[in-house]
Amino acid sequence: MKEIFAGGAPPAPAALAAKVRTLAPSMTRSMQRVAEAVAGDPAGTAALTVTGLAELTGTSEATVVRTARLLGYPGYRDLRLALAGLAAQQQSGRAPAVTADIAVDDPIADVVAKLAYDEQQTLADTAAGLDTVQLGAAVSALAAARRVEVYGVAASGLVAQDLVQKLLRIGQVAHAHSDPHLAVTNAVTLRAKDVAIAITHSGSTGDVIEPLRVAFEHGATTVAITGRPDGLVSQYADHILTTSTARESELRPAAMSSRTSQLLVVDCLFVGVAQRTYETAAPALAASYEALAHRHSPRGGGGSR
Amino acid sequence: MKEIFAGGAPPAPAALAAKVRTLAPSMTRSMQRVAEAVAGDPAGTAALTVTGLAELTGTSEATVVRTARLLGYPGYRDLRLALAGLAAQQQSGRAPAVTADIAVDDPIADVVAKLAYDEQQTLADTAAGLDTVQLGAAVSALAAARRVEVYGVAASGLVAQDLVQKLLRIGQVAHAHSDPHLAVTNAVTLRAKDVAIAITHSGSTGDVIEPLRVAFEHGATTVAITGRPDGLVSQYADHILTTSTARESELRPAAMSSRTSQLLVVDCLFVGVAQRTYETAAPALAASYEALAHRHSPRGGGGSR
DNA sequence: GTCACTCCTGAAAGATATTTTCGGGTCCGG
DNA sequence: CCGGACCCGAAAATATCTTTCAGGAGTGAC
Repeated sequence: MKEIFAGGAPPAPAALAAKVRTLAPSMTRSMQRVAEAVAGDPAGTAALTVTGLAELTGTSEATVVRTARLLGYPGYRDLRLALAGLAAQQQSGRAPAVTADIAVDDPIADVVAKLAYDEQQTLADTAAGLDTVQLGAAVSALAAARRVEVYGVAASGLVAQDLVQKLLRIGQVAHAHSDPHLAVTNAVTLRAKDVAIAITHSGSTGDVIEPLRVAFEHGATTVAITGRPDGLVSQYADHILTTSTARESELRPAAMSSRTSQLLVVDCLFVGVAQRTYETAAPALAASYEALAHRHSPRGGGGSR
Repeated sequence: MKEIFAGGAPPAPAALAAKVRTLAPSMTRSMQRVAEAVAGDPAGTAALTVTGLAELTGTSEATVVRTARLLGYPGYRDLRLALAGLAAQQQSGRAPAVTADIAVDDPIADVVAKLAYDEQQTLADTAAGLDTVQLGAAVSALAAARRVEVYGVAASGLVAQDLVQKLLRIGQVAHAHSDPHLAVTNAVTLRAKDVAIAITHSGSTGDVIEPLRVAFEHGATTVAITGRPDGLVSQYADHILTTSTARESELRPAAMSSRTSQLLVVDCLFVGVAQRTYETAAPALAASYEALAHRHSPRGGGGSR
């Protein structure tokens, strides 16, 4: 008894169930029991050792090994590996049922999956819908700017701060405003080489539009990052960057996906500017990194050894 | 603060590459070599025995086993099984599409595509690596909290504010701190039913750890959102939520992906809490939405038609 | 600069798991 | 009823994985 198995077949990848059925007639009773268990529950079987599977099927280790051989594997170890692969495939196969809305009684694992999926979707949409010409123009304006002012309130205010934090790290003069009064008084002082950016999902947030209008009228280059390019804010914007709008629901406020979208746009702006001003940006980034190292404790997992 | 390894995570099925990246900094040199080989070629590695992998990486069997343990598996055998599953998934599934790093002379369209892809990847990794048990525990604590304090500086400070903004909208009493002194003086007043959350990518930001420690010692429930579950911050955390770490580069600072990852975690926390407190959260959300409507101009696209 | 200390590291012993061997048992045909 | 072929599982043999232990490199303190 040497090569019994089907025509020198290589280790079957996924066609295992089929192979079991094909070979079943040529199997002995005990081997059939083993093969059946294997085909019926790959995942469960993959978790078992030879002895375990032997006990489960009421047979012996030897029989299990013989079955594995018959199925085309060098031994049980390899069958088990293939089984694990099969299980993983099946697992991932039936995944994408996450399109549903988040419900009140969703288990926490579903919430994680759905949120992650939605935000991924938002990113894809944003990237697809972003006008690279407008983006390039905005980057050019920023790279040449003497001073940058960013307006945003609530969730968009955080995005504004994020952009400012980044710009500061590459040596740009930037400031974020969430106080509309201060923003306006500041906008009055802007001039031709300056850039003002308004971030508003709705495109109609008065507290943000007003300072942008003032900046616009004082000759600054103005940029709007909004989900509504037809909104009021666009009237005062030289460049409009459109963020995507995902469906919202009671448990998933619009702020969530608009924030994700806005952040991607802001990241693109930052990287674009960093590219254009690489000569000064690179050392500045390095320096800021260096300076922050001291704020971290030297011990306790901080050092990468 | 108990187990050193990643929050007692169950064997990760597909989040292996992410886990490797997350844990890599806390690994020793030899273990990193092993982890690298494993992450780089799951299929090839799955075919090797402990001894084989040890030889391939120029280390010893002991080191291989240690690495497997660190990655959350009981031993090498189980890691190998997971690897086989991963390989099978990759085989059948999508193209990995390894994105190159962002270069200084990349056209703007490439920058957008790469950033979007990287952030999507970060989201997937985070979702896969998030310990839902820890998350559930944190949600429970938050839902029952009398008062919530969130600590974070720099980029993490914005995430902290984002969480607070959300919690406020569903009627929770929450506050964000970026001033370490104020944070500490505030932490002193926390008591048993209160929750303190520290957000730090490095896990070793003193300005954030200190208030968390104080809160911990005063009996508050403490949560750490960090990319380094082995970091100092974990010593004072009742619940540890691990964010994922993407490879960074000169033009793509770590802050970018860690922020994305942190925001996903924060969103999950928020939705979880909103679910648990639906009775009060839903009307509060509706009310805040209503109240904000007046801040938008009635004309010019403000109304949703 | 030196010393003490911690922690990494691999060799080898020890424990498990897998494969092989071997003999009893069963079934069938004569 | 008897002989032969072939299943089958217990146990030995082997391979693989895990644990222990001591040497050694790197690090911080003095």
